[in-house]
Amino acid sequence: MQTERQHTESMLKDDIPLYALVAIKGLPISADGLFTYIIPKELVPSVRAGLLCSVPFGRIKEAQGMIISLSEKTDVPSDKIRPIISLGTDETDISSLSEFRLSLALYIKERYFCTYWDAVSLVLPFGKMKTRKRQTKIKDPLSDIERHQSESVVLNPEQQKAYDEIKKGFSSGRAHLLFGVTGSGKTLVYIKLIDDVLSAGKTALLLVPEIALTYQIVSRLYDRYGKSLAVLHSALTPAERRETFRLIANGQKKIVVGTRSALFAPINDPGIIIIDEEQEGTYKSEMTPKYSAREVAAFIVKKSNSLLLIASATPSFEAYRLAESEKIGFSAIKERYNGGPLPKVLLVDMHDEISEGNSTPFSSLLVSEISQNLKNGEQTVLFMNHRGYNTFVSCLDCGEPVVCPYCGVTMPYHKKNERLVCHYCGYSIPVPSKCPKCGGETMKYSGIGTQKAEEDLAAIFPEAKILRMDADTVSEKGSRNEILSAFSRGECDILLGTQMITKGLDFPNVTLVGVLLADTMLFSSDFRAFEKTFSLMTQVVGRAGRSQKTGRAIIQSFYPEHRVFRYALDQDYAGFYRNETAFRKTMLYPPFCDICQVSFIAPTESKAFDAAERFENELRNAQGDMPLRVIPAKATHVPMVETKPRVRILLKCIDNRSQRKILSDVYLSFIKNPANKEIRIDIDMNPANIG
DNA sequence: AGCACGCCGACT
DNA sequence: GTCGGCGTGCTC
Repeated sequence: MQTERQHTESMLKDDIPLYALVAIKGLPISADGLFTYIIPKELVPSVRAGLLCSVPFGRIKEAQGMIISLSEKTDVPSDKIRPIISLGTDETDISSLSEFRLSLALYIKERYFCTYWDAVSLVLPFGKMKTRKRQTKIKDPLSDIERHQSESVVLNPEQQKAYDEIKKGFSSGRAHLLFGVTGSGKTLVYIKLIDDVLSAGKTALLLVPEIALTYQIVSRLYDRYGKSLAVLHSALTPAERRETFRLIANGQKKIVVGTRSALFAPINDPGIIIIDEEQEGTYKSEMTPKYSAREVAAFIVKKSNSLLLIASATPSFEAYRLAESEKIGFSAIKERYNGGPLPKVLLVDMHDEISEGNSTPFSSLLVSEISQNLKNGEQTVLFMNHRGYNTFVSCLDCGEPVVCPYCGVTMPYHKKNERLVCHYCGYSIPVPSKCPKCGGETMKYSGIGTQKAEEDLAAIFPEAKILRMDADTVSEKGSRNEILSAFSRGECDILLGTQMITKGLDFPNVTLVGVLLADTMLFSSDFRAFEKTFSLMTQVVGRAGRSQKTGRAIIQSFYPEHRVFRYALDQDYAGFYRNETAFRKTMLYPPFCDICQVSFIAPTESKAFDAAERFENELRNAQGDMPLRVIPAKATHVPMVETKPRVRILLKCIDNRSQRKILSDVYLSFIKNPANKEIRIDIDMNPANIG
């Protein structure tokens, strides 16, 4: 009886058609959606959500797709529904998605204004599938690194307290902020936590903001974990990446260190995700899908009941506010690991230098402190924001600077090849002998970059050994590590560089740090300009005095009275946070709302402004409370994209499901409107940089 | 009439 | 995105 009934039921079941909702590869967002296909009887036993498939699509005979879900019924008229042609195989097909990865893709699709396929290809466990190239010999990325005896990890009482607090969050699915001053030994806390995760048989993921920072942290972790450590970043060749992914997937690699995209490595059973320097803008992708690694990590951790640890000496205001309101856990390390004080910070007013006839980028105080360091055999780190020789070249007659024809930004002068180079798109030209605008015959070179600063420095200190580290000197693979290891071996007195020297460097003999011109970011149109400057100052200052010797830092500015520098002087994060968030609250800025940047690229600037206006109107006409406020259209900081003008509006909003839905609907109808055919529109929720 | 080109719209 | 359908307008 029983068996007969079951039998009947299964007979019936065989006759119920099974449908698949499929995401199709290569569709623009205007045509994106899930398409219903019927699954042929013979494929029913092997079908599941997360499998790749090939399907007929329009006039395309075989399009690639991914099965997002299965259903026994559908609203689509049956005359439209066609059958799936074939399925990817499950176990053997390395690019099918697990239920978890599928949910991750859907999370990304829902949040970041992209197509299903954009989201799916981001989370494919082996990355975007490319036609397989001839197998090249794969070099182990760790093979350059010498393995030493692992240091013994002894936490001081503050670290121990933080560690104890953090590990309570294991398996909670929640996030925890570790606020630790520069040099507080956050890495030691990470190591203890990773040890715990490993002994529980789970895996650990550590995200760092950029490749430059992997070297120092990887060499420490390699000493401890050896071959079970994996390194992932965008500089790996596809073959290296694939091989690393394979080792992670089969469990040979238990700790993954990497940049943002390492989040999508095929990690089994994560126990912890650590995001170091969590405030860094590099955790937000600038490519579609424009995801936030912090948000995605929070999702992964929640889904897998693991722990997200975000850490910084200058947390993002968003993170600090969540911690203050106890929405996430919080621990602080206020003392440096070695017990030494934070560097003494001195501010120099560069107006005084100019009035004293000093036209170099080095104040007399900085010069005398550097001499002192040279005498003592101690090392100096100097930071400046611009690479190149001069930051721009302009016409003496009409005053027009030479700008990139593609991007519209000024083109810095590079002495090495005597060319002007666009730092955005790389376009370069010989220095024009006549002004391209008015034909004037005298070109004026202004603004100091690292190349010129290096020259000036060598003139002041002919005996000093100077290394320059910027995108130009580290362009060859490995030269970055050569510079750092030469500096670390003491073969050089002064390390002069851009942003890349500000984070993570840990050299005990560095006792002096100088910021040549701290103002460069301060007055940009980015509402985070002060926050970013404070963070940068704190990081740079933190490079000094990391061992027994006390460090000092000199910040040169034309605005030494500015509150950012006053708080930086005292290394007072909490004070700065309170001061700055009071303003943010009044004016309604994050962390009290979200900011969505919508940009419009059009054949002319007026068409771009016009498009922005129409978009804003459509948004206001839409039902619901979106947006809260609109900041009017303006040309972006980089005014053109491939010669076409770009304009943006900012929406103050709440990044929740309902507001995203309104935004997404208006976005889609805007794209589909034939009147907007010439317009390229782009949505970035909480962009790292506001143009 | 015959064809090139560009625009439009459908795609399950 | 990709493709065919179909209009316009040019040429033989």
